[in-house]
Amino acid sequence: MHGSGGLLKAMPWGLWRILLSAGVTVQLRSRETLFHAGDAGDGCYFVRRGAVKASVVARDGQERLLAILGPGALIGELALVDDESRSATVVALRHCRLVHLTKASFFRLADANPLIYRQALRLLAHRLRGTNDSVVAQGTVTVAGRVARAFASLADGLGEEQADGRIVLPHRITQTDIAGMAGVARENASRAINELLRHGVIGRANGFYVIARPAELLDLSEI
Amino acid sequence: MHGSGGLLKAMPWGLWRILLSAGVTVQLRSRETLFHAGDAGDGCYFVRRGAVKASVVARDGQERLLAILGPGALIGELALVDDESRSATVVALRHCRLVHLTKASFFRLADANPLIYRQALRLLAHRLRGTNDSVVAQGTVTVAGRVARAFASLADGLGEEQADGRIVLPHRITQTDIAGMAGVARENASRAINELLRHGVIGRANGFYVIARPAELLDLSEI
DNA sequence: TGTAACATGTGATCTAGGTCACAGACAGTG
DNA sequence: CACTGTCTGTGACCTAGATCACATGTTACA
Repeated sequence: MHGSGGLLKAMPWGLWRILLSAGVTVQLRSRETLFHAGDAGDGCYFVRRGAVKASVVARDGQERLLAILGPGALIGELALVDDESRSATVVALRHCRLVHLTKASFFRLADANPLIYRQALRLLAHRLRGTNDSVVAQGTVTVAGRVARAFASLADGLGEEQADGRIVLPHRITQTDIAGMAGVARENASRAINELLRHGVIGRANGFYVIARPAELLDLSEI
Repeated sequence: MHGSGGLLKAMPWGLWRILLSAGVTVQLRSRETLFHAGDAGDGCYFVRRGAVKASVVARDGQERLLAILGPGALIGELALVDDESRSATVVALRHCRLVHLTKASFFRLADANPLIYRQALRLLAHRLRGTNDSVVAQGTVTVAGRVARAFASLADGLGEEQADGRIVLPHRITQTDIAGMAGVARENASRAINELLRHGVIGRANGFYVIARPAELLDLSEI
């Protein structure tokens, strides 16, 4: 299983700082939308504080949640790189502080420093592995497994690892969110989540989900 | 809908030649496998002649076909870019001639010519859009739609457009292949394919499938 | 502090599509 | 050729999971 976010931890601090300092800060109130799927997009965003969700809605109105992303995540890189429109809608889940980097500055920086290109390639490759896995899982894995995957991916995108190895998801996440990520009816997500809670693979701590046994979770989300 | 291959048509001829000339030719007999998912991989391949299929098998043994790729396609870029193992198994469908480019030469060339980096980013972005669509389709779209998508993606990967706008898929493709791409039982793929044939959206010409009305096909594969 | 809007739990159906079981077509090889 | 193996079509099931229909909690804001 491969996650979709959090890779920036692997980004050399120097690069990271260069990129950030070339960008401009943007604030978002809770529920405010950063952009819609289909918008023309210039540039990408880094999440500094807060959390956002990226989703796509299908023709029939069903919302498919691609990810919930926390600090350190990069959003909107696709439109940065090709010239097509934004592929997903991004909405703030609470007050957020982002840094916006225009396409022009990105390429200016990257041309001067090919390491940035390499890093970007890495990031996209990582994502691609993640979605490839999803495609396989979608057709193969049962509801319970897909729900487990959803939690794994949340852990990857916005989890905070504690000293004891547990991972807390520092954000209120609803069953509807999970269902949207797993591509599953809310009611059935409910049953699967309770199963996980009952087995103690995950737990709750003052409203937040906690992955109590990450390894086991991964195992349940079998590919 | 976004395809997964064929983007190289957009690659400036100069770059294309540089990459090819730095690589070494590899021949593959029909059914020979280029690499397995999980292998450590160094470098990537360009398809010059022939056709290959990229697939993943799930834990339960089900084979999920990711794509059938023809001349011009690039394979194995993921392992090139991050350092992880190959994410899919690639097998020749018939006699193939490929060009192999090592990781070292790729980066040497790209560092000297950042346009290559840009092109690679484009390619990955394009793929990512494709798989994102797939994820959404998987949960949303019906069997008929997914089969239509499979054909669309085949057209994208190895289709040859005729003067009259029809697209021929110059390769013997079995129902099992289609089923594997659509993530659908073979029997039901059969029913859906016949539906498409009956409606004349696709047809057959001496054993090859032909997309007779590409636009309509795209429409059926609704997202 | 009441109430409207959302979030959750859980049964009872309903159904798309997977699985099974064949029979006919076709292709490649001895 | 014949014959073996793979491909294809089609009917008859059978299940995982969507949908429906509620009861019950929780939150938020007026």
